[in-house]
Amino acid sequence: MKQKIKKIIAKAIKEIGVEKIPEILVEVPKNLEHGDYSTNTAMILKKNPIEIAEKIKSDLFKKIEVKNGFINFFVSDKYIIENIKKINKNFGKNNNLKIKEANGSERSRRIILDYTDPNPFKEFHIGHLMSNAIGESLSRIFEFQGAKVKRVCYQGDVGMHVAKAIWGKIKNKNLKWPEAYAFGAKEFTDNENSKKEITELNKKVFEKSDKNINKLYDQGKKESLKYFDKIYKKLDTKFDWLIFESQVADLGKKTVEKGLKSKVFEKGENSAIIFKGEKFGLHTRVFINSEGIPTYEAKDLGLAQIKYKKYPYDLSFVVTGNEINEYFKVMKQAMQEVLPDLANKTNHIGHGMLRLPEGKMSSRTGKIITGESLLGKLQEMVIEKIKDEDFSKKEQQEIAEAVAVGAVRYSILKQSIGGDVIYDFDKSISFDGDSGPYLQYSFARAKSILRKAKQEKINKSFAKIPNEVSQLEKMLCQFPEIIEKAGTEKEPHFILLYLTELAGCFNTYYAKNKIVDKSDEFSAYKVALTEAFTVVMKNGMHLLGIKTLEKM
RNA sequence: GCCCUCGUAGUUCAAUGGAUAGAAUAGGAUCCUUCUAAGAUCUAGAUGUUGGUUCGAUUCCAACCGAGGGCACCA
Repeated sequence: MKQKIKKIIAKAIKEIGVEKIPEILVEVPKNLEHGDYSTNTAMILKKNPIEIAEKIKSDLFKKIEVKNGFINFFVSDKYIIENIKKINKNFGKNNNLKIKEANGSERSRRIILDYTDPNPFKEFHIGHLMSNAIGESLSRIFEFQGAKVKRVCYQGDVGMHVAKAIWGKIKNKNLKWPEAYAFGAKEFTDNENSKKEITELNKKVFEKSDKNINKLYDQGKKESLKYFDKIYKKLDTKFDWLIFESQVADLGKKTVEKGLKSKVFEKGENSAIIFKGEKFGLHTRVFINSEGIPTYEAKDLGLAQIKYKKYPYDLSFVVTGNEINEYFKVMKQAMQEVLPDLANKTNHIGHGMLRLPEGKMSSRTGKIITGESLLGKLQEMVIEKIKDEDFSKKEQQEIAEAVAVGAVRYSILKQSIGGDVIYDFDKSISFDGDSGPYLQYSFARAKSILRKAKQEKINKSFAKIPNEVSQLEKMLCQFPEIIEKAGTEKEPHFILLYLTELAGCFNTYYAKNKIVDKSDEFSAYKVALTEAFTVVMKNGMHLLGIKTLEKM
């Protein structure tokens, strides 16, 4: 639609004698009185907007208006209805992420995303829920736009945190793994002697030189992964590959050693191998420490290559907390020097922290909310709310799970990526207003109406159409444009805000109109409109990772 | 000290350089014998400070004030 209008405007300004056509901006005005679409082209060209408007002749519009220098377009109802008729399960999909090959054939862009990334031996906390919500949503948005997406979860199964956990477990067998980690981490900072022991242990873990430690290690990793799997299932995320730090460490180390010869890296204090970021306006980081163990930096260089070997991607996204934004710049710059092809394809998406109003959480001090306990508590709240309804135990469980996950995902995705999310537990379980359950409720309501229509044998039809379309029809038509915007900006919150507004629109429509009504000649049309609403909601909610429910 | 990010209603968030800065919450007032009230309708309140660029600035630039993150062997 926007594209069509742009072409029409381009033609008109050519006709008034402008030779250099600028980039034409068409927007959906915030104020309804300013039309369905609007352009500021006349102001940019410093031309008389009336002159341009007069050249525009198209039956797409029922009215074109000039106001304050803007040209406002009012789309004809007929055209809107034509669009509504086209809404099906593919509505909103596009081919923006297809690539034209030199021989003219077309293929999907290969995109690999890396997100969630919890560390075995540690807790899966709500920060991981955040990374998961963002990564999963972006994955789905890319897929919707024609890309072939692979999902990766990169996990730290070596490094100091493992040593801390194993050390804690050795000192106290009764501790659970995350507790053992917290204990070890505390001792590491508080006690010089413990620090020494843990550092020793870290080397043994890395070299796999001690049988007993290996056994403990295997046991801990297995238990952790089992625990994570349960959560992924709930979150409806299926990773194509789990990649571990232990798999990428060697390759990373080799890459750095190679780079040392070509002078990308250099020897620093205590013979650590470092990258001087200052040459690029960044800071210095250690890639191989004085013990000869590759750090996170070196491992990331290995990881990029392993990913590419598994899947020769066109684009790679790494979703992590924004506290490593600066780190990532340095690492990427080093990659630019030793693996330029991969560096050019690599992007970092740093999200904010999930904070609790009362303060920062940390798995080191044990002051955290785990992903499991948060989802569990939300589920209990939902069950309490629906226990009197006529649902089977199984249905109850499904609803509770979908609503709980939806509520969390919504509160994460409702703002732009990058800023901290203040997670107010009480608000997120209130389910009022802007919330995941609001979307799910609106959808379930519409579904319920469609069931009633079926019972009363009112089939959808566009044979009889009301004289004037409402805001609901107009909003439904905007879905494809919202997808494009969310896709190019890589911001799921555009979809979320749109769906919230759309649901509100439907709820208003629902309040004002009786949809299933045998005595109403427009009932079949209203049923068709309700169905179109459910299709758009379902497509949109899928992109946010929020499940739709037939009943709730 | 240096680098990065961010300051918008009481609170939590929106706003490709555009029109009267939007929502949601919290407060007040309505609406269930009628398709799910987890809903709808009405009602008040904000761009940290000072300059600059522009026809036009919440948005771009500079300075200041304030918050968060990062800066060599953690991830």
